[in-house]
Amino acid sequence: MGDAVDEITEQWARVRPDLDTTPVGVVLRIFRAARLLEQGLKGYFDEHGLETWEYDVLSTLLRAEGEGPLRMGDLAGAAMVSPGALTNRIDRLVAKGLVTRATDPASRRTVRTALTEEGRQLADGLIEGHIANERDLIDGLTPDEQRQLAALLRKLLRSLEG
Amino acid sequence: MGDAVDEITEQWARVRPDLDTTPVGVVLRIFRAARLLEQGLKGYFDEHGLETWEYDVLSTLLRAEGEGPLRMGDLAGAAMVSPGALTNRIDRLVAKGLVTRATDPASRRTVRTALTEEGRQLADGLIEGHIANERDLIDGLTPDEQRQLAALLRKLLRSLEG
DNA sequence: TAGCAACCTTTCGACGTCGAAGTGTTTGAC
DNA sequence: GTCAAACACTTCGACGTCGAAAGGTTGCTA
Repeated sequence: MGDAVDEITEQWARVRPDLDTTPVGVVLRIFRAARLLEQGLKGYFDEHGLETWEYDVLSTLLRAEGEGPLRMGDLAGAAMVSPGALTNRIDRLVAKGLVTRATDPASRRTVRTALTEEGRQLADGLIEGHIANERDLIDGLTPDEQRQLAALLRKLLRSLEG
Repeated sequence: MGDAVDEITEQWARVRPDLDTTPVGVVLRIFRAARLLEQGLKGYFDEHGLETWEYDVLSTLLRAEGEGPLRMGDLAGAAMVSPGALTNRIDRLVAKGLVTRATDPASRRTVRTALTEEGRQLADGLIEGHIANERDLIDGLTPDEQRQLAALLRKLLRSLEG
């Protein structure tokens, strides 16, 4: 049957039956899914006394361990926040002893952030639970449907990113 | 080919090849799509001197015209913001002359908000352009793919909402 | 080699949101 | 009929973000 977005498009159909609300149905669902998933992720991190953005930064660094410490700008881009916001976030992770901040000797205008051993272990220890949580959140879809959804979103993203 | 999320999952595959990152691929794509679409919507409203949230409130009221003025709580729920935030938003729309605020005579603890004639015309005049903009944003997918995407997200939402 | 533009990060003020407390209203129990 | 609890909204302080400006660094150009 229907979801909350169906109710909205049905309302439109009554008030403005001339409109083709197909795009609304897609866009609104992406927004709502993002919101609900965000809350679902928060649930897991709450249990471990971490903010979602903290795990975000730590896992970005962990993922890029092969390439060494990342620049502030890269981290800001990955988190999709402003540079100023990222300075603030790294400040706090440094205060917590989870990351280090050091100006790059090869180019003193860039600052590189790396995981401390504590930060690395924390992030590494949370990955599996985090992914398991995500798996639970989307298990209303069959594995095959999950693949289809990912494929459609990949195509959409490629056109939006371009 | 790949999108930005493929790069992330490939990075994970190198660092932690034991992980099954299928859920990550779905969830991250929804987040990124939401962000990019949000920016895309903003583009249209910027051209018309409106904030996205302003159009959100106005169109929610327009959509519900049949049912009459809405309560603050309903509007807060529709916008997925706190009651306090909504009070602030309605304050500003009232100041702009786009909506009215009136305590419900049938129950003086509830407040009902309705469109002014100016607000109604503004919202009504923007709908078609807004939907056309959404259509452009997602036209990287064929109409059939758009339907598939909506159907998969509907199913996902029903399980997340439940 | 000086000057300048581009670059990267941090700082700063303005702003909007959240969560909690406060105000006023209604409902239901006794 | 009174009182307490639930309810709907507003107010308030704390907080994090954004955008712009500033500070400092590098590389290019002449």
